[in-house]
Amino acid sequence: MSAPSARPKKTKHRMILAAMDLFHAQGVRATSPQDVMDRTATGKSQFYHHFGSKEGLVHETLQYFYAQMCEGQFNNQPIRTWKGLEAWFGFFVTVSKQYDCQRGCPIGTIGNELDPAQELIRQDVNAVFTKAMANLERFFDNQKEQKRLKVGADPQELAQFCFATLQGGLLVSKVQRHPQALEAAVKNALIYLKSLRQSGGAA
Amino acid sequence: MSAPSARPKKTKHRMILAAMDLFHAQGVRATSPQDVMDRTATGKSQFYHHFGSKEGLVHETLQYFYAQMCEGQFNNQPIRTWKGLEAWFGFFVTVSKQYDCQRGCPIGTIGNELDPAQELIRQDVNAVFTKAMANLERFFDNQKEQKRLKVGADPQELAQFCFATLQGGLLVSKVQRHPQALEAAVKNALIYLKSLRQSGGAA
DNA sequence: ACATAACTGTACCTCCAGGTCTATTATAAT
DNA sequence: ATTATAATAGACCTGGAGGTACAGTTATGT
Repeated sequence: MSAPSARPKKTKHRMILAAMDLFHAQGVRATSPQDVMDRTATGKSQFYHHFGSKEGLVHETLQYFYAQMCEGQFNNQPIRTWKGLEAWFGFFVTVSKQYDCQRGCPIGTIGNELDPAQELIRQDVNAVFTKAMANLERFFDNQKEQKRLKVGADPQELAQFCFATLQGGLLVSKVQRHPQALEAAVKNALIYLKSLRQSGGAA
Repeated sequence: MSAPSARPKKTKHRMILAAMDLFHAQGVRATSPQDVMDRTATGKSQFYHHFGSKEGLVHETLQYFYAQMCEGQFNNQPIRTWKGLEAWFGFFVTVSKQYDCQRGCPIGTIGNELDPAQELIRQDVNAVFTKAMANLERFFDNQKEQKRLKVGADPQELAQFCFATLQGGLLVSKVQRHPQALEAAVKNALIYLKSLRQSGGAA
């Protein structure tokens, strides 16, 4: 087979980026293929050539997001310190404010729109969520290995707790158009998590 | 003016209940007026007579939900004890499981679908959220008055923290089709909250 | 009983989402 | 240059979402 040329890939890429932003701003169901075409000055033929269907677009968009996370994008950098954990939360608070609290999590937004018929998309969203939580879990695991976390603390549970609090905070802030709830949620989550630290430990 | 008859009110009520369930299951945008008519064996004329538009249906549905909360429905009973707080969380975990983790919060689902153009609906959702958080806040306030809460604890922040954790937990569970994350989020939130108790206090 | 307002049935309309089809043009390896 | 394949253009189609119009049918107060 012939190697794909550079230009078309770029077009497809532009369409994915446009879709990501539209999904983030107004959700999946409110976004039509036409919206994506308009934003990218493309037509039906490109769209259906590249994605095959609207579901295909959603799928590829989520896969792209996942791939980017694997390269450390979208705040998926390894967390090494408690300060790093604070910064991890802080990133999302900052982004939420940048959008004037009019948007939530781009992936969470998609996840919330799921209905039981969309099993494939659900799995894509799940992969992204799992990736994010795995990053958190690794941090807590490391801390535990170094005896810097209380013995009873379960790294996986803590990761789920962090992520849930973040997602919920983003949603409430969006509904309130105000960052207060997100900030309160993050602040208290961090107080709790830090209370699980052990002073002892290696190095 | 003449008093409205009972039957039509019942019809309207049935339509609102159907809409609530459909919104919960598949979201607002995925639910058409036709879906509601099919579920209630009604027609366009009733629908547009009672609601005027689809937005009107969403609005009235949220208002109905709010009114029901004011009467203590939908788990909006006053919380009086720490056991009561546990039960408050527990209710949502139970419901989530009843739906086999295929649904999130009925109101949160609507909130997440909002885009900047839907200011009216946003306010309706906000009212429900605020109501729920006010209930939590009152509990923490009471505890504080009775010196059963640490001095530094801010009842409003704690209410926001609780609610965000719940919303996020429901979302993650829905995406994972598994209650684990919700349970972990609730469990850790409760550990934290109980750590803020003071043994002292009146009666 | 009768005027009036509330309710209901049914037909119709417009628009756009989502998607197919055929044809044409770049590209890229040989 | 040739040929396969990938990319683009754009006309066309179908169904359903959302809504209107209007006529008919109950209920209600007096």
